[in-house]
Amino acid sequence: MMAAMTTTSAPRTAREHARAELTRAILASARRQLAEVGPAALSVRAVARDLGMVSSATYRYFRSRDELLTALLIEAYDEIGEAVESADAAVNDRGELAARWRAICHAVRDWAVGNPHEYALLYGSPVPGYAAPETTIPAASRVPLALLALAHDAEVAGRALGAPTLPVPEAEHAALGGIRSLTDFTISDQRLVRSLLAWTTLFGHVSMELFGHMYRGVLDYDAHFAHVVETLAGDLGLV
Amino acid sequence: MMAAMTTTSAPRTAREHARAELTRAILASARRQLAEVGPAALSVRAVARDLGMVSSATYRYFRSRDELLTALLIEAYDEIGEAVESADAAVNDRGELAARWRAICHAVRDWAVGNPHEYALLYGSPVPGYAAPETTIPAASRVPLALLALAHDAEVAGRALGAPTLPVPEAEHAALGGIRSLTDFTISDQRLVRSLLAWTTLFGHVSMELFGHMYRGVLDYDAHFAHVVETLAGDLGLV
DNA sequence: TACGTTCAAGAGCAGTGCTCTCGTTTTTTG
DNA sequence: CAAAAAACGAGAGCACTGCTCTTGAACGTA
Repeated sequence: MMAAMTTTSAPRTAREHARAELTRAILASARRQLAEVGPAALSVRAVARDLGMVSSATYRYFRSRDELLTALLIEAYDEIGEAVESADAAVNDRGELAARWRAICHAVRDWAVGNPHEYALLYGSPVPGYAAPETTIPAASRVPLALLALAHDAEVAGRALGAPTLPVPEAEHAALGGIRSLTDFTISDQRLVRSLLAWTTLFGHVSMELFGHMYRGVLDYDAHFAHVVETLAGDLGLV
Repeated sequence: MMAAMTTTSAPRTAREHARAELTRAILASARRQLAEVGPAALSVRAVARDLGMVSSATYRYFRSRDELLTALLIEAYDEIGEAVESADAAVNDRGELAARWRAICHAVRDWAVGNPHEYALLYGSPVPGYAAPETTIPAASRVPLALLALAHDAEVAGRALGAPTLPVPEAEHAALGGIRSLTDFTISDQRLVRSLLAWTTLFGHVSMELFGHMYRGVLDYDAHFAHVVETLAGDLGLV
């Protein structure tokens, strides 16, 4: 996105063409290194070495390591967002809400298990001294939006929540205003609370599993996750 | 714990006394730095500078940066564990399960908000190339054990779960064997599943909040967390 | 052709974890 | 009590990091 702002989208001259290609090559190499050694150990010099250039040259394409990390962040957010959206879209009968829920959940976990370092970059502790810029928000919103769309569809389908609901206090209603202002789905407060809870549980589970907090406690991650997804589907009234 | 293994617990000679004190001083300085700049930016040299010694001298007390991190890890796990246990114990009527649940949840979140970098060290993405040794398991188990004790008390008190339960498949039952073998609480499969879910949601919520994933979505973290805790209390049948 | 921009390369700075050596001090042993 | 042994702090040094600045060549434009 930032590259699109600094250069015209269609590289005309040979120089612009080379620049676009090298930018892609740097990002690809960084992505490879990210997958191997993790975000905190990502080294600009190693990327430059991998590409056969001197490290200072890469600073013409990414002004700092943080800018490179931001690009990788957006790329990864888009990747898991794409995985979730296509898994959701693969369910032909849009009314099969439980199937869509399962597809989304397993897409999240499968991507996370397949790309643990990328997942850690997105949902683990922030890199020290680095704050993700607002540029990342659209890509980061794709998974939450998919979940909200599902909740919306459940609402218009008249599905009742499977888990008991509490009266939503005024303070909580106000707190949810952030989500409401960002989207225009029609979702009741109660369903919104349950959806947020499910979102939290989904990513909490994946994080706990990937970061080793279920070690020796849960013996079969696949089986347990499947059961969790099923339980949440019931709570959300999707079955 | 490791220091207790290498030296006798009562420092007899002056040298042992000085060693114990310097070890504590290094840990305290590291702890201060951890709180300021975060785990990934923790620097052995900066700790040495802070203590007015040369960096190589610190390696006589902690053989590597990872060993220092492990000590901080255990310290932090014990701190949040202690916070949770004392919050739980502060509820005089042990039968007030909902009050205990609220106390535990808010102890977790309050500690996390007050010590964000320490929380990130414990529950965020693992430090690159660093795997927490098994030595950390006892300290890390304190919070889960407090939750299991609460679930056990609810079970013997005959409290019915508030949220619907699914039949637990054989694979899931087997997966839960890890927890069962580590404790000897009597908890039904269904209640164990709901307790694990609540644990996942609790830490998932705190992580999402602290790591910025609720930014602009949830406008009042306190209010939302309180409502989440109340909802989970209902699901667990504690109210 | 001439000018201005862009580029890769290299040197260099300040910082990191960590190792090794070297005298000195303290503890243990004979 | 004296000698051997262990532990210690200090310093130099290695390989690495992110990043900056300068230099000379290649390129695009007019």
